[in-house]
Amino acid sequence: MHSSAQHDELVYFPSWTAGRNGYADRIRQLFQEYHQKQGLRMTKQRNRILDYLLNTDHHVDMNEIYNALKGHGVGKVTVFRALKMLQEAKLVERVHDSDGRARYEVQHERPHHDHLVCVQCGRIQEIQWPQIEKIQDKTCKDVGFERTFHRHEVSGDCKDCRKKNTAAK
Amino acid sequence: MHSSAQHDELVYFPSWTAGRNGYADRIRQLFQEYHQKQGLRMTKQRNRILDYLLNTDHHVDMNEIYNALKGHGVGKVTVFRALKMLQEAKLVERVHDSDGRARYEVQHERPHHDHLVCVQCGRIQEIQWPQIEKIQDKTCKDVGFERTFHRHEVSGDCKDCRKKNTAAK
DNA sequence: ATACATGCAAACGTTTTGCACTTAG
DNA sequence: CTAAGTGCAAAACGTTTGCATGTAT
Repeated sequence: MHSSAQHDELVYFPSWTAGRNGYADRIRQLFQEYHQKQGLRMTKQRNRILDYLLNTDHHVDMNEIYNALKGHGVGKVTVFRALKMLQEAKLVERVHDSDGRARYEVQHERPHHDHLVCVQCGRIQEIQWPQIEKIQDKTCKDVGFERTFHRHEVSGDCKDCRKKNTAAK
Repeated sequence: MHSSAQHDELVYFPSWTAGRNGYADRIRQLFQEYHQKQGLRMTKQRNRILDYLLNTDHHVDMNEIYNALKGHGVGKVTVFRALKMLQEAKLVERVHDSDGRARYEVQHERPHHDHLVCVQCGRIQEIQWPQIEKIQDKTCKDVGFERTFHRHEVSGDCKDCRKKNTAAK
C-alpha cells in the first residue's frame, strides 16, 4: 500500500498525493459496490457528483458542486442527497468551515491528516504529523483517556497570500 | 503571573485552572471598561449573560443561555447581540461544534490550550501541549505558513466513563 | 433628555422534506 | 414494470435585522 518509508518525521506532501487515479478508481468501485449492496441505482447525476469530488483537491460545499454541474441536469437537492448518501457509504466526510458552513471531502483510506487553513484564500493544505500523534497517544495514556478521533486545524496565512500581501505594499 | 516553571513537558492541569474567581473578576472589569470606552450602557441583561458564561465550564450556544435566562427578562435577540458585542470586545470567542452550530466560550487571557472531549459524558478536559506547539511552529515555518490560531480537539472516552463501562459489564 | 438597549416579528440564508414526475434495473 | 431518483417548491432551522418601546446615563 503506502509502501514508502514510514519514518517519524513530518511528511509535508504525503505519499498518497501521488497515485491519485488509482485511489479515485478504488473509491468509484466502492461507490458501485455500495449501490449494489443497498439496492440503489447508479445515475448520471450521482456519478458526476462523485467525479467532481474526486477531481477537486479541496473541501467543497454543496453550492460549489451545484454551480459546477447545474448546466448538466443536476439539481441542488440531488447534490444534497448524493452527499448524504456518500456519507452513509463512508466515502465522503462532512466537516465545517470557520463560519459553520458544511463542507465535504472524499473520505480517505489513508493515514490521518491535519489541516493548514489559510484565512485569506481559504485553501486547505493537508499535513501528516506522526510526531504529534505520538505525543497525543502518550498523554492520553497518562490521563486514562482513550482516543478515538482527533481534529487538528491550524489557521493562518499561506505562503502565496503572504507573498501577495507584501507585493501589494 | 503564571510563575511556575515553563518547562517543555506536557502540563495536564494548567496552573490557571486555579484562581478562577480572580479570572472572572478580571473579565468583568474588562467588560466594564469596554462599555465605558465605547460609550455603551451596562444592563442587567448583559451582566446576566456574562455571568452565565463565566459560571459555565463548557462551550455554550445561544439557546442554552437563552433558556437559562428567559425567565429573568432576557430575550433571545439580546443574547445574540450581547454575544456579538462580547466578541467585538475580544472577551468571548465563537467556535462551531461538529454539526456546524455556533458555540461560545469566554476568551482566555492565558496560554493556548487544547481539548480532550469525552464522547460519552461530554466533559472537556483542557490540556497544554507546548511540545505540539513547537512542532507546529517548525512545520509552518518550513512551508511558509504564518500561524495565527489553531484548534486541536481529541475525542474519545475519558477515564471515568471507561471505568463505568467496565463496571457495568 | 437622548442615545443606546431591548424584544417582537419578520427577513435571511442554508439545509432539509413533500410530492408529482422520471428513469435505471 | 416498479421501486428508486430527481427537481421543484415549500418547510424547517438557526441566525440576523427593522422598528417601536424601554431605560441607563
